[in-house]
Amino acid sequence: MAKNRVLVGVAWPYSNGQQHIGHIAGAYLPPDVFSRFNRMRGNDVLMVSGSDTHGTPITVLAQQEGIEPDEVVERYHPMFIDAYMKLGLTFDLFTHTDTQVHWDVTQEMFLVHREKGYIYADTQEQLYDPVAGQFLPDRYVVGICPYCRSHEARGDQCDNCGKLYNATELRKPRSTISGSTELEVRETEHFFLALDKLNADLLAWLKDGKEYWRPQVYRFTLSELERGELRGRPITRDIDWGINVPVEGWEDKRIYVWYDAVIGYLSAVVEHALLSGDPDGWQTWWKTGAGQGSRVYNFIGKDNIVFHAIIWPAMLLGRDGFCLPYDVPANEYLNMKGRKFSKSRGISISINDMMERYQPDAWRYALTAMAPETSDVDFTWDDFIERVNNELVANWGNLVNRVTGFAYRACDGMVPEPGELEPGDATLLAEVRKGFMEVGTLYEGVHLKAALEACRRLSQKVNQYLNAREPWQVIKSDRQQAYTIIYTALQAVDWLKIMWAPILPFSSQMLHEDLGHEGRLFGRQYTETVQDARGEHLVLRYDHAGARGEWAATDLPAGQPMRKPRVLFTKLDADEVLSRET
RNA sequence: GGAUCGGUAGCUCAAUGGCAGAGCAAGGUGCUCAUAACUCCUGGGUUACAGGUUCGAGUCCUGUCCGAUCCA
Repeated sequence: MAKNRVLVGVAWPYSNGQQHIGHIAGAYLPPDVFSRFNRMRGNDVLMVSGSDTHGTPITVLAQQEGIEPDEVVERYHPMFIDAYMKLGLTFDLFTHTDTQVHWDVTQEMFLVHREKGYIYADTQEQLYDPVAGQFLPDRYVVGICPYCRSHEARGDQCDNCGKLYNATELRKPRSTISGSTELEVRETEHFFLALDKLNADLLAWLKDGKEYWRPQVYRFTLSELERGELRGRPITRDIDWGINVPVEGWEDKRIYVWYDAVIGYLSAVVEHALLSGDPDGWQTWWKTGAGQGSRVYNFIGKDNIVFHAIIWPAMLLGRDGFCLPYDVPANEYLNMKGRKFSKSRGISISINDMMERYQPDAWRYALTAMAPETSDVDFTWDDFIERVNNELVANWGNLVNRVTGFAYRACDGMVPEPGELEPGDATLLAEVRKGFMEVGTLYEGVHLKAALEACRRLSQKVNQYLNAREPWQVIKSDRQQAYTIIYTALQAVDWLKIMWAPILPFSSQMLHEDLGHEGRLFGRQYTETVQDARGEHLVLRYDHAGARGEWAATDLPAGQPMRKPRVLFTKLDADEVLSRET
């Protein structure tokens, strides 16, 4: 089968708070499942992301706590990495945006866009705080929402009704810096990205065979572009935290976070190339041309569609010769009690906390099964317990347990030598073998929930097979035939281990070992501290070398010594979980 | 206010315009290798609502209601 290069870009999380399971289910776990599948399938994979260190969410929090923005970043960035490590998210590189590489790549892109005429300067009205002596972008101003009249509405968006507006529309605006209500409206000059110039090209690109995109992403993007009303968007701000504008006379302004954050997909690949000792290696992933380029996927939440399906592709078009997204599999939201997870409302389940309490594979299973692929999903602890106990443990965990346990006891701790296969044995193996094609197609199309269901159906087939063939009866009268049945079941489980592995990497590895195989299905995650001109930063990396997992129906060697089977998944005590978590 | 997505069994979700399905939950059966797990059977539906197109609509069209995101 043809080998592809697959570049997996994951949404860049704001480094201003812990992530909750809604983030993970929506945009962080799916790309890992997808990447692990692609690696086993033999594709070259690069999965990148990092903490978004800029933007007013971070500076405002820093100011409230009386610390520097980089201290806020340093608090949460390592927590992201810690959680990803424990959950097994195999980022080839998880970095952040306050690195020299990211500054360089961003400023270079800015200059190219400007030279090509896609960036222009213009003035706009902004609130100005004379007491603090500065402009008040975004969250630096609060007031009464012009729409719903709720108090403490932020400058760019109302938390209560969700409406967006200009800060100049706020009633009774107040500076969050000085507390002053004596604000002025002043004109200020900013750079704008000329999206209008790229509208037609974007539409042509989208209409050139992107029907395989998820309907909500495709239709939404299509309707935005067909309207043909894209306008210039400001990409600089009057703040002092962020990437400098590389233009003389603009020293007191910074590049706005949304322009630089998406460039992370490029700069992270550049950084990965540098860390790998191959400075030009990034071009293989990003540049179009013979022998170059990759399928670029962007895994995001639905609120990010416009940035990843319109603005970022526009920025790439504005540079020529770069790969545009191949797919943007945006998810909807995982909610709790019908409301968005929200730290400020006290509705949140921190992924860092969860990694201390439940098995990573239990979360990976449950969050994949509940993934909000087509609509918002309400998370409940009852559902979580049911998914883990009644599906993961009962269907797959118990199957593994009954097969490996029985085999280990009945066959002197080794994989038995099968005799002649009977039709029922061959049928089961043929069905499970077909799974590599069926489940593989689903993973490849990012239908992860369907892939999980397909795995579960195949596991059930093996349970049915065992009930029908009853090796525990047969062994009393015909040892050779019992061995054939046991071998058949072991072989099926050995293949299913591979199909489950993208979702359940930790337990598939355990089973791999218990069946007597050597080596690791996947590579190794590790952290590293990187030094550059802007200081040092912690990164999460992944080393694929030594990974032996292969998306293929390889033979289970008869006579292979097994290890004493372990229980793969812990059954949850419903009362205990509910009393602790609710 | 506009655009887009969603509304299907108690719950979570499937169904190129062609006999409304699966998993879980519920009730029953068989089995005892297995984490009281597994297997089989059964019940369970006005496909949000009202119209329309069609031989035939969960699916296409119009309108309404509800939820969600983006944009103004």
